[in-house]
Amino acid sequence: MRIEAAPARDSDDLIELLFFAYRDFVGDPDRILAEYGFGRAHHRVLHFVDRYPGLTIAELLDILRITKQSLNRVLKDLIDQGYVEQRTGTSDRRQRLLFCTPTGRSLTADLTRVQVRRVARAIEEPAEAEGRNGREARIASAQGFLLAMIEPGDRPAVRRLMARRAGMRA
Amino acid sequence: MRIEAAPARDSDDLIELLFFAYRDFVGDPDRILAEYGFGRAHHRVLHFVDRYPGLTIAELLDILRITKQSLNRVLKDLIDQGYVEQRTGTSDRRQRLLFCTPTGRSLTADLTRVQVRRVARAIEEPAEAEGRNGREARIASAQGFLLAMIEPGDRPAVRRLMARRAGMRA
DNA sequence: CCAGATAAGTCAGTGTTGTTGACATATCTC
DNA sequence: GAGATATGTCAACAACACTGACTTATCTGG
Repeated sequence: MRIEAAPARDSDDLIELLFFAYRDFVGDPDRILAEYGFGRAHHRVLHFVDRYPGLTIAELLDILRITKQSLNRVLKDLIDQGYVEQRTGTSDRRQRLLFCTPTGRSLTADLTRVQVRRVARAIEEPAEAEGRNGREARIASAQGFLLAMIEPGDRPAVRRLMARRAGMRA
Repeated sequence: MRIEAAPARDSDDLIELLFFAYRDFVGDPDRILAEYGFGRAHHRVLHFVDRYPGLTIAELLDILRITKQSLNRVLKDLIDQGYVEQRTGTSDRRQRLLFCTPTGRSLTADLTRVQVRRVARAIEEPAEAEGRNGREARIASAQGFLLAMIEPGDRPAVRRLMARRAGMRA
């Protein structure tokens, strides 16, 4: 696969592979979403609300990096059709805490399933040029690379967010 | 021995990290593109035409997975504004071979620069949990993971495409 | 307690990028 | 020369992002 050790060259290849990987990665759930009349924007909301129940609007906006108006359009769809519900915040009653309904969790599970399948396969595969590293090492590598791709200033927020899950279902 | 629970969890994290990584990965060039009145679609065309000079319309459509009409809109912008040029195919005169003009190469280089910076940094960083693997191993890991994320049936096409570069500039 | 900040919702308009469907033209292949 | 193929184009439409302006409810500090 790799021909030369020029850093820019390796990065070029990674840039291109990231494009192809992401293209196929979002392609899977797209087919399911189409059956429901939803799009990728709906998927992203479902994913984060499902994974981090009680997320506020502001937090979701910060994660997705879209405007309030853009979020509201898809969020409204999901709420009106019973996939997501809002509860008034307890400590701050201005906040709207977001939760998936059972229907929403079920749809999200379907979407997650196809993506997990692809990712799990990518981890499980031999990966030819990869020497004697084990499965665990491959997971750590992939996570390390992707995390390092995130804007350094944003990494603490991502870590903090993902750490929430540790405390969840004990 | 259920091979279900734990891997799904790791995959879940990878799915989320891929979202964040891609979000920031495309965010860099977006800022530059905005100065030219271009969008991501223009970037993708520039990238592939720059990297694989002489690409045909059909090949580009297959890479980008969009319709001819979608491609044409952005391609027309790039041609009209002198970033890309078309030459009639030599063996098959129906084909239009695409090439970047010097201006196009220059813009693409600017776009590539910011993405290379991010990727190179991601490779260069310590990556804490990653044990004693070297830089070379991290590159191989990342490439292996991303390639394995691509739809298996499409991998040969991707390999074939990327192999073109090997023969290019010596 | 009230003034100002903050969280969220909404209306209206716009732009990019994707889609379908229909059709035109040039060129190749048999 | 007939039919397939590569490309280009017109028109309509949808998803999803944006800006800007404004409202409502609620919190917080002086």
